[in-house]
Amino acid sequence: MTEAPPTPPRRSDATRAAILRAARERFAAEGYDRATIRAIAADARIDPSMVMRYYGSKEGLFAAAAEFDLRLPDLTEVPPARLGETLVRHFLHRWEGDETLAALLRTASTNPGAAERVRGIFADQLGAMVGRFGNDPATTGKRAGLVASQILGLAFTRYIVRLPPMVDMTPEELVAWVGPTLQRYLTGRSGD
Amino acid sequence: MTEAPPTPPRRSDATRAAILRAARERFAAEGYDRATIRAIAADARIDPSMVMRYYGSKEGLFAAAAEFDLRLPDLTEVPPARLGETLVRHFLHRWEGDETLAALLRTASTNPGAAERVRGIFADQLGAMVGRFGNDPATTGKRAGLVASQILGLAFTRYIVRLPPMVDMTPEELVAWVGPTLQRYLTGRSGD
DNA sequence: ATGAAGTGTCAACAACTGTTGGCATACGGT
DNA sequence: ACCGTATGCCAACAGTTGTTGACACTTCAT
Repeated sequence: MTEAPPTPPRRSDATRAAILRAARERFAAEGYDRATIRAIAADARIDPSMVMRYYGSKEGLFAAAAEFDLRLPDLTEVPPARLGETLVRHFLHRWEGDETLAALLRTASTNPGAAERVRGIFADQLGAMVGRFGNDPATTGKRAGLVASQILGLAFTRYIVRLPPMVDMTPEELVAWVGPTLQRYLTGRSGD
Repeated sequence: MTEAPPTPPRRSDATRAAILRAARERFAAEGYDRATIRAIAADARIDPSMVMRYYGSKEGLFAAAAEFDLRLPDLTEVPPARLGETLVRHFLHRWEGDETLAALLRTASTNPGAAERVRGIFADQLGAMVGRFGNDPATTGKRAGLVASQILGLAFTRYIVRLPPMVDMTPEELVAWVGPTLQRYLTGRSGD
């Protein structure tokens, strides 16, 4: 798996990476439209034309920068009653350190392609996870959607809109409040 | 209160209203950046320069178009155990018919001013409502924030990202699932 | 009828955008 | 040492954007 690469690392790889890093920051902070190629190139200390050469277009750059994996943990070892709690903790930890999702959310608000990508991420990755539990298959889609609604609402209020109470609460407070919600969406029944 | 206006209605009022209607539609559908003044003016069948004359600037137009009131109902008559259910029903009904909030959410993702406005709406209007119940005042801010996180997550997944399960669920299904969540955020305790 | 204010159109501006092609330099295998 | 290729910068393009000012027509009180 991890053999020596057949082609030696090129000198431009560093530039490529610098562009990608700057792009993620700008996209996360300003969204797709306001993040200009010129600003990204300036952050990466290279010429705007290099961005085009390496990523083809702004859309290509965004596609490369918005690669995002929820990295859902293996939940088969978790006691079924603690699934919600575990999920919230995972998401909070996953997002505090990676601004890719903020970029994706900011852009998904106005860019159909990014919205499609968010749909894919949460339908596929979350849907697959929910389906792994023995729920009625007819409800797994809805359960995944509901989990996504609370998770994305958490992300939206805490990282995008920055609603003060949601920003100030500690991760453990959020786990204590939001965990039971996800738990009910995952294993509970409609109507409580 | 509702006397005859001291100044008779001007002829331009119709134009003003047409601009505002077109602006709300465009802002809701495309967000602040992608909604151009030229497109809005074309929708309203007037010249772009009229927009400037009547609203000063694009920001001024947005400020006028993004006026939004949650119109929270009087909840003092509602049985305390049905608060969550009532709230979800109200929000769904409030949003299906008014695209202003979609415009606000789309724009809040990238525009600091719009984000500030969303913060104000949900902190003030929701906070005031939550505070009206006899909870520990120390928790009212957090409770309002949590309610906002689930409500905005619902709006974000159903109206912005259009996550299929969230779009397909009927209002009553959503009430049955999300209602208990709000109920717990409002009157329950952390940790369930 | 007259003049001022209201209402609208047209053309243009300056700034900024993504994108392109040409040209210089540095690298790496021969 | 040589040459093709990789890497980088510069200048410019065509299109779009918010915004402005000049000019024409209408309304309406005097």
